[in-house]
Amino acid sequence: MARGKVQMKRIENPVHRQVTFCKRRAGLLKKARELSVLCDADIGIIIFSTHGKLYDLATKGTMEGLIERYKNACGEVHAEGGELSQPQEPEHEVMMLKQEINLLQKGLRYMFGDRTAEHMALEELLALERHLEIWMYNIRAAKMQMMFQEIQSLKNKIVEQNGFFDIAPVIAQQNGHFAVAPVIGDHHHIPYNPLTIQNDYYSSCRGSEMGYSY
Amino acid sequence: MARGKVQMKRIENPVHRQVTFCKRRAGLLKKARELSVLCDADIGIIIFSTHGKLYDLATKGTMEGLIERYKNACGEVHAEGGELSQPQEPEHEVMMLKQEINLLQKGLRYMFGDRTAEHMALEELLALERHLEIWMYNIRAAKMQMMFQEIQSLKNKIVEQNGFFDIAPVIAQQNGHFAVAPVIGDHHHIPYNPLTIQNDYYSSCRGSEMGYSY
DNA sequence: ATCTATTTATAAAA
DNA sequence: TTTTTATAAATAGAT
Repeated sequence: MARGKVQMKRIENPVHRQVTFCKRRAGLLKKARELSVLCDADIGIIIFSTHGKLYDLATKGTMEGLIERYKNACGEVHAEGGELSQPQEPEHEVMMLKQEINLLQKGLRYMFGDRTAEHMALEELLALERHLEIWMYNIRAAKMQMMFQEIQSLKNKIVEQNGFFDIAPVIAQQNGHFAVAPVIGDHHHIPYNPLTIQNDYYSSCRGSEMGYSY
Repeated sequence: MARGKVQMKRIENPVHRQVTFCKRRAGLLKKARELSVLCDADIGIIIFSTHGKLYDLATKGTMEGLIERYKNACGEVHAEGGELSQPQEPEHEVMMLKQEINLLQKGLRYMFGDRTAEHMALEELLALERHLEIWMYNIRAAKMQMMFQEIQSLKNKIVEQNGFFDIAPVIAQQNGHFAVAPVIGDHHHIPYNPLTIQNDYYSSCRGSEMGYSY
C-alpha cells in the first residue's frame, strides 16, 4: 500500500514475499484483536505459511474452545426436523449433509417453479440442462462484469499515473459482451427433476471455457 | 481511523458497534484473502459476533481441513482408533459435502436473492461456474445414455418385427459420445466435491487457482 | 448504503 | 527482522 499499488497475485520474489508475509500477518492479527475488543467478538485465526509454519490467534479463550463452538454452530445449520446433530459421528454427519443437499434440491425446484413432479424423463433432463445453462450464463455475466470493472479501474489508475491513456485497447467494452440468460416461458410447466444425477463417468473438473463464447 | 481516533475498548453504543463490526469484519476478511494470495498462505478465520452469529473464512481448502491441519500441527492426538484409511474417508466426505453446500447456498442466494447484498468474490464465481459445468456434463451424459438406450430398444423392436435389421446406422455408439469432464491443469491440488453427490462413489477433482486467474 | 476527512497499514529502501 | 517514509487503504462519523 505504500510506494506503489500491489497486484493481487502471489509475490514471486521470495524475499519480498517473506517481508510482506511478516508485516501483513502482524497487521491481520492486530486488526482481529481490535475487532474483538471493539465489538466484543470472539475471533480465531489460523495461518499456515507457505512452508507450513503455524501462526494462530484466539481472542477469547482457546482455539480448541473456538473450534468446538464452530463445529456446534455448523452442526446446527444442518439439523432438520428438530434433531440435534452428532458432531462426533462422521457417518451420521454424512447422512445429515446429504439431507441438506436434498433440501437444496427442493429449493432449486421451488425456484424454477415446479413443485409436483418427481419422476425423471428425457424431457426433464433437457429442461434441467436448459436451466443450468441459464444459471451458468448468469454466473458468467457476473464474472465478466467484475472483470471489466477491474480492467476499467486499472485503466483509470494508468490515466492517473501518466496523465493520459496510451495503451491500445485489447477488449472493446460493449453491452453485447455481457451474457443475457435466455428466457424460459412459464407456460411450459417443465417438470423439474432432482439435481443429483447419477453418473459414474465423471471424475474431474475443468476450467471455464466450454464453447460459450461472449 | 477516520474523523477521530478510536479508543481500544468495547463500543458501548449498540448501533455504532454493529456498524463497526460489519465494516471491520469485511476489512479483516479482505486482508486475510490478500495475505493468502500474496504470500501463498493458508488462512482460516472464525468470528462469533456478540450475539453468537458465526462468520468464517477458509482461503484454500475448507475450515474442517484447516482445523485438522491445525490439530496435527499442535501435536494433538485425534481421538480416533488408530486406523488410517477407514475413519479418514467419512471425515473427508463430510468436509467435501460441507464445502459443496456452502458454495451452492451462496450461489443460490446470489442468483435468486439480492445480488448486491452478498459479496461474492470472483474466485467464488469461478468455482461455482466450474461446478455448474460438471453438473451439466453429468446431465448431458445421462441424457445421451437415455437417448441411446431408446435408439437401441427401437432397433430391437424393428429386428423383432422384421426378423432382421436393414436400416443403416445413423449414429455410431461409442463412449466418445458421452460427455466427460476434461481435466484442467492445476498444481494446487485442491480437492473439490462434484455437484453430483453419489451414495457409493465419488471422486475428488481439482479446483482452480484461488487468485484472479483471468 | 455512500461519502470524505483522517487515521492506519504497508511497500520499498535502508 | 525492524525502521523509515511516502502512499495506498481502511474506516469513523455523517448523511
